Amino acid sequence: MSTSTNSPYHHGNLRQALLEAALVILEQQGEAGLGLRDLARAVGVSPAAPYRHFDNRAALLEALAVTGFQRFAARMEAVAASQPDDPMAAMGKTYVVFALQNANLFRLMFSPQLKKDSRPGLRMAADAAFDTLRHLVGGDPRTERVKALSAWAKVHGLAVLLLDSQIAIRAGEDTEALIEEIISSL
Amino acid sequence: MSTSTNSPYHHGNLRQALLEAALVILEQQGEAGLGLRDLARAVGVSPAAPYRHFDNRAALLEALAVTGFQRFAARMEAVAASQPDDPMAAMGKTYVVFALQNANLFRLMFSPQLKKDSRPGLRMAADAAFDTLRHLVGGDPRTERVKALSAWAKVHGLAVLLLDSQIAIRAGEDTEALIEEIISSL
DNA sequence: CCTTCCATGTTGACAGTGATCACATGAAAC
DNA sequence: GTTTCATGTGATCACTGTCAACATGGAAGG
Repeated sequence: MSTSTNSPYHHGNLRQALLEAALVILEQQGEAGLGLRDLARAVGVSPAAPYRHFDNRAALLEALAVTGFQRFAARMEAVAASQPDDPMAAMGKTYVVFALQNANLFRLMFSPQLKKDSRPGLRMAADAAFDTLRHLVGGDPRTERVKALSAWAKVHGLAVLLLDSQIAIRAGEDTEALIEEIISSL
Repeated sequence: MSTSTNSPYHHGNLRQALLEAALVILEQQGEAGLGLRDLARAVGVSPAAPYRHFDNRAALLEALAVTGFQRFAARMEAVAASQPDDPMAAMGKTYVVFALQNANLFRLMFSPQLKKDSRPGLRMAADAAFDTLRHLVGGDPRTERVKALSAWAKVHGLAVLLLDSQIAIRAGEDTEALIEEIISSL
């Protein structure tokens, strides 16, 4: 019932169905578990069908990463527009929470196997998020960049370390509280 | 001449030769390009030979990551023992420089596909580095952990962002200077 | 209404991968 | 000198991404 909107093409609009199914598999099985054959079977289509919509597996992953950055940027801009008390803390928390909620997608977004310079959409989407951050920091334009990079590094590092379960969460500890505590120690 | 120490086994001590060759391939081609067949051919051995020393490809990667953590911990402890003027800044810079110099190995060390809880050696090696950091921060034991985590997150995030060329380095810009500038803005 | 066309999906195949088996080999223990 | 057993080999399997030739059916044009 999710893809019953229209069927403009031969059998229905694949590509969209592929991307949606791929997102589910990605989150469940991780990037390594996302095979083109499994994906095709999940959508109920022949193993070679995806190649009519994506040049190869890397292109499929790239498209996934682009949608990931779009969702991410949307979340970040929504928080920025909501005029929170402490914008930096609010956006930082949003950053980390998004990473934890969409773990494998987030990992894919920053995966090195994505040639970010090839497809323009990727770097554009990535830079957009950083620009909103830099504007938020404001102040002296000379130190603006360093301050923004510093904040970005701290938040991104926290997200990555939590994602790889590298930060030991003690029994019964509130993860969100720990996140806020670390972020507020700027 | 590197492996001329002894040849205690059948043809020479493989395993060591495999690990050394794997490190080279890893740094040159990335983790995806490290195939068991290429590795076997690089050492001049049959494609199935590595399975006598590693259960599967994941175990091989795991062993590589362990040696990576050992080298990393050694570098960090050496800097800590050298009593630098600003220990935090010195160790932070060492952290980031190691990541940039051993890019693919560093990525592998923090790769999520390594079940860090399975093999004890991995988590032990990883925790060792954090412990030296926590001791360095010192102070109130209640805020000690948060401060250490905060510093770790900032440095690790900087390393990861640089590694994925996510931080735009301007033309003719000194990367090391930028690193020091960001780290010193604690 | 019928024909043509072309994007879309299918079929079958190929090369390359990780992995496993029975078998060969040779250093070391007795 | 014989036996033993870890170590390396060769053949093979299931599986993957990828491709080329073919089938299909909705849409454009008469």
